[in-house]
Amino acid sequence: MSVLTGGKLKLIQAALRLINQSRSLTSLGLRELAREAGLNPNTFYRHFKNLDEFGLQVLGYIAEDMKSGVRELRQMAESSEQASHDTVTFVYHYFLANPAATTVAVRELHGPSPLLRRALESQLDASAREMAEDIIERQLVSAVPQETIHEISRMTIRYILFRAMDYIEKPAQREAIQQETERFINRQFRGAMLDHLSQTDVENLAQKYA
Amino acid sequence: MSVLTGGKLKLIQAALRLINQSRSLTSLGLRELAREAGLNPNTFYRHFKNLDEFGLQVLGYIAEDMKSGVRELRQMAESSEQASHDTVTFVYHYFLANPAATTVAVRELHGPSPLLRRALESQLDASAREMAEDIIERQLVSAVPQETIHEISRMTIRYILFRAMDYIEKPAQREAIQQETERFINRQFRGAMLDHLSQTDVENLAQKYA
DNA sequence: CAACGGAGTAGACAGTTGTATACTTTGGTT
DNA sequence: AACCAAAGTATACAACTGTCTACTCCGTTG
Repeated sequence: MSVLTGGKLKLIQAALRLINQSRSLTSLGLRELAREAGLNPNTFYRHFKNLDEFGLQVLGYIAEDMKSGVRELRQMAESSEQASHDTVTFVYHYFLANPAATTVAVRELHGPSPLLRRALESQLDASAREMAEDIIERQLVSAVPQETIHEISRMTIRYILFRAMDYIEKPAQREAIQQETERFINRQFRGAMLDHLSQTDVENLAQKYA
Repeated sequence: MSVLTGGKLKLIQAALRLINQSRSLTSLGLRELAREAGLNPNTFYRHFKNLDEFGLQVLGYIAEDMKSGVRELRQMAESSEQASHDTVTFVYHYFLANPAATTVAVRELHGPSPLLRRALESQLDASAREMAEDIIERQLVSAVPQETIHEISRMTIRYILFRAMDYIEKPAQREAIQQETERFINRQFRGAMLDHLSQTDVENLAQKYA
């Protein structure tokens, strides 16, 4: 990505500011943007062809920022449960520190613009792939096939994003949301370990260890 | 809910039609609505005080429709896996048959209007509660505490809604999405049966039955 | 039959939007 | 110092928006 000149950056940051005040990226107007950025409306055209292109660039800006955050996530962890706890803690803190970016992602993932949707989807899948490869590499849940780890990673990423809005908006529930998310992940992996058993097998098992 | 007179119904249906063509409820304009409904813009004011109230009424209309659909869901099922399969099949078919309602729900659940968000949340929680009580009543997964069943139900409802958009839009992936959702549910419940075990216990178990 | 109120219409208002054209300012290169 | 492209500005336009007031129509009730 090229260096952002003053006006371009100002416009993108104005968008993030407006989105934070409960707006959606696709609903932002060109003049509104320029007003918030303290620029002349037509300056917009110097940097972007239209609002669609603008949306994509905002997404790119966010993605780059998020990438650099996720890099720090490659820490050591003794066990898979430890890893899930650390990862969940980190990710939610990242969301909390970047509410606007998070809001954009959640809103536009199912928003009206197919263009932005596709872009976001592929970014989420990339994150999920990274997460899965990390889990596989560190052999955190060796009892589960790799394809299943990928699937659970995809589900988890989406679930966390889903909960991120509540996490940001409801401070009193943050701890509860985090613990709930950890249970979600652990149950998925534990359940996956039993994928090859029949239902009656699992029931017997549950009774035996009750 | 009172009987809908001609114009009111026309406006609500116009909204659903517009939303189906990739729009969001909160972004609809009063004149746009009236145009689509074939009415004079001012007729809107005969039925609604403003656009916020309109949104709420659309939500109510959808909720009522959805309720009557979910009622049919109370069928017999031999096992929990059977039940999850039946439920998932039914719910996705319902979404497919009501794409506009589904789109509204997904978009506004994280949309810019706090009012609509709260309303939708409580509707989803009501559905989750119903699902959980059904599972408990029919003793489908007796090895899991009731509170956990409620938690998993809430997660499942949200997850399904999350996937509903893809289900609607990508016919080729429908079977895959449905199977993936079933795996999601079964893993949650199976994993929850092992909630009280330590991680090493689970690992030993997995090795023993590998 | 008359009166009434709900439903729908007509026209007008100020304000906003995206866009086009034409202009000025700025910073860097030769 | 001269030049040039990039960045930013000014003005104007048609189209659209939400809302107001004033009107007509029509079925119900008295």
